[in-house]
Amino acid sequence: MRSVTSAGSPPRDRRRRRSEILDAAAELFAARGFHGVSIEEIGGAVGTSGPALYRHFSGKEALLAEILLEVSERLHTSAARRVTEAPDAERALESLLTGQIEFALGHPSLITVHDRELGNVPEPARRRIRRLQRLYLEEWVTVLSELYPSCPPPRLRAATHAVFGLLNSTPHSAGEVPARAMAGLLRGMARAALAALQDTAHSQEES
Amino acid sequence: MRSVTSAGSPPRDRRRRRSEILDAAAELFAARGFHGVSIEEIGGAVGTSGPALYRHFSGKEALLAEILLEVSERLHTSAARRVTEAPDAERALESLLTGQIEFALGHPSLITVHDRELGNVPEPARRRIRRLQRLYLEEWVTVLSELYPSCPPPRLRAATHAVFGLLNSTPHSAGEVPARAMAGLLRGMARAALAALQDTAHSQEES
DNA sequence: AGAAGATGTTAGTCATCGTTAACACCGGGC
DNA sequence: GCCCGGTGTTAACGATGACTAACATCTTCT
Repeated sequence: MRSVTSAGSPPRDRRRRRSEILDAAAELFAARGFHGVSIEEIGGAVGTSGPALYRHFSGKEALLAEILLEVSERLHTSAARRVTEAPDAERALESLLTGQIEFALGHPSLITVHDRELGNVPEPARRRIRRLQRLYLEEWVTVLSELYPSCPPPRLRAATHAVFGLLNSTPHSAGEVPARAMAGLLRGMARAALAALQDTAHSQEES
Repeated sequence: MRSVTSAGSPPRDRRRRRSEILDAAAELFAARGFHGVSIEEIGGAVGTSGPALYRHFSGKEALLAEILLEVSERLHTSAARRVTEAPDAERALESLLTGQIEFALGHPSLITVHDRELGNVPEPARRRIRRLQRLYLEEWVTVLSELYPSCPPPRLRAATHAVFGLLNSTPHSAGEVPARAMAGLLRGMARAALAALQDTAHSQEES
């Protein structure tokens, strides 16, 4: 029987342990890839040894799936909130940038895992993650299509991916520049890159 | 005994087979990661089965090492040539952008492998690859520091990584936009992002 | 106190994989 | 015509790793 919560969420200790495991796993996956990390190592990273993890997760793939689901959910709901709360498209874009930059600077290994390891997630969860990623992208595209109405959506999607690539470069330039300065740099570059959508909107032909 | 070339390079058939294998391996590594691909699969991708690859490479890690070495060498020598041949820094940057964009659009899987799998390369080759990557980066930083002399080098390095992230987003937005338009889009965004280095050079404090 | 459940341990299993061994074919130079 | 280097085959081996089983411990509720 449940003790204090009659039918609610599991006790706090269990939740903490779970997220501790997830954090350690994410770090290791980011460093050496999903298949490059063993269950034994993940266990070791949280002080237990190997198969203890099966008390908390059904398997290695479930670990990865939960990491990616959590990340893409968090990104999407945060973006949706930011967009609806912003008074106009300009401010919405500013807020989206802030959110993505904070996340990229604060959790570089989650960023890394997020766009590297989707291929290793088994099929039921894969679709949900893909969907959330698409929704996140569409938040950006919606805002951008309001700011740059002359730009066709496929172009906006490609541009958004490019901005993600720019912002998510943080794992590569780790510690070259203090975090606050890095945030300002990334924001400035991203804004400028997006502003270029206006000028180049029709220049599809080059020599 | 060698037949036609007394001491030169190996016969053309052998070279072709080698690069055929390397191409297939790169494609597979990009799709599922180094540890996610078996020797048997790589063999299957080139019509042979499994251990035949050992006639051409000393092992799986050697495959990866050669892929990364080739890519980083190609990027670096191409960049060095472009910089020395350019009449001024402005033109040099333009040429560097062209080279990186061509490569990112033409070989997305090599781009993917290049910045994901360095950690799986064994130590002797790893250092050489790192060195080439650093040299490639420094070509950019040298040019940029001439164009933006007020910007400190660490900031330029971070900005360059950001531009790489932007340009290397091609694997994510595959086929959303025709290649020529994509090239123009990426060039415009990258140029604008770099131009922002002038304005934001001193704005390190934000609310 | 004692039963129950949660959480950990170690030992074992089964599959997969990188690598090697032993053998077959094949084409060109004596 | 025969040998030989190059290239492929299949079979085996050894290691690793995900996962399960069986057992221990500790907390907690009655």
